[in-house]
Amino acid sequence: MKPTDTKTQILDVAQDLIQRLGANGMSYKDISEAVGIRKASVHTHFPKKDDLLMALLERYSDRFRRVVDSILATDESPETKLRRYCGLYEANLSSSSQDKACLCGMVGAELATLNQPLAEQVCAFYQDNEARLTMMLLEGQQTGDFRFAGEPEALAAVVFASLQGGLLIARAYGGAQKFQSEIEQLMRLVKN
Amino acid sequence: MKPTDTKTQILDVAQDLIQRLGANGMSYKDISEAVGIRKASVHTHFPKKDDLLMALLERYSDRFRRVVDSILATDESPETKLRRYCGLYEANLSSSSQDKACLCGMVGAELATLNQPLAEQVCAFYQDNEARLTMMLLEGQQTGDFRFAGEPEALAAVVFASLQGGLLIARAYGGAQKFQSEIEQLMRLVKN
DNA sequence: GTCTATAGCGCGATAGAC
DNA sequence: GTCTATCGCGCTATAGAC
Repeated sequence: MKPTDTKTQILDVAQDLIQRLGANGMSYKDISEAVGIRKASVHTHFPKKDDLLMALLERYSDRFRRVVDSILATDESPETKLRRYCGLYEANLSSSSQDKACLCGMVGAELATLNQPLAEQVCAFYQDNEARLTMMLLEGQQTGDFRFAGEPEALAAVVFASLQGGLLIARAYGGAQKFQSEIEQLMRLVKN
Repeated sequence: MKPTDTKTQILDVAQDLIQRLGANGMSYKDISEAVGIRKASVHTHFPKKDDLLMALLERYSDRFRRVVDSILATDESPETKLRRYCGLYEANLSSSSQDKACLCGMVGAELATLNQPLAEQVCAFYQDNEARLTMMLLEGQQTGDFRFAGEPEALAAVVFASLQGGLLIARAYGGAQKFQSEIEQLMRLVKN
């Protein structure tokens, strides 16, 4: 296990804070204390808060896209793929993660307080994920594993909104258990 | 049209700001400028920010509950009732509302930065609305207007999460049009 | 109930020593 | 790359005149 460099530690801590408190609820002070360095040192790595946010959103989107694509590339059943996709969100509610939302779901709520490049990143994440969900649903429809009313794109939008909204709501009450039952219900809807 | 008193103006302006920017993205300065009085005068009506937030959440929850109950009390079809419920959220995206989220959806994202009584209010709003959605779905199931897999409670949670999440996402891209097509997809899912 | 004025704090950000 | 020190600003909140 090689030691994590400071820049990565900052990103890790900042992401955790934003997923729990929001970008407007997190400060350089919070980061510095969690990492164990001084505020000024955080500015060395990310001069402006917008620099930090952009780096975070890019890292998060890239990682997420890679994981999702690896799920899509397997030869597992459409249902298993969809379940594994949903599991990416569910992981944020596990006991060790302390009720986090999706980074882009959280920042999306604060969208009107962000500059344009950041807003575009969030927007791209949404479109990206809806497109990949559409592919999953379409594949399942073609194999006959899924059967549902309406177009795959429209259902993908509903599923994506359910996952993002469900995470935010499950943090308030119900937790991981409620979120899991929501995923089960989504699976029922997709299989008709 | 009798003139609105200052306290009500403050609540109206603050609610609008929070639905667009979040509770952490709004300040007493923003309110005072929008109302046309000084910051100190806002503190006269709501000494602490938590006082203002609590008053806002209570007013919002009460109004919302009243409207929903009036929808439930009509003798319209289950589908019409559900559509009118969804319309309450859709109204936030109309051209005159400038892309607002649900007040409780927005504040729910910032839940971890709030004190406990406020968090409980948000939580109660969620439970309240899921319960009423459950009633709508159950009624439709009994009349035969709705046909869906799973329990009404589980589907209600999915519908509620879709609406809350869908609002946040539609603000980022797609707008009212995308949200409307999401509602249509929800209706298809509910009718089987 | 509104105002001016200000306290007190935390924020993002920068300068400059080591 | 980290530190100390500090700047300037915006925030919540309060005191006291009108």
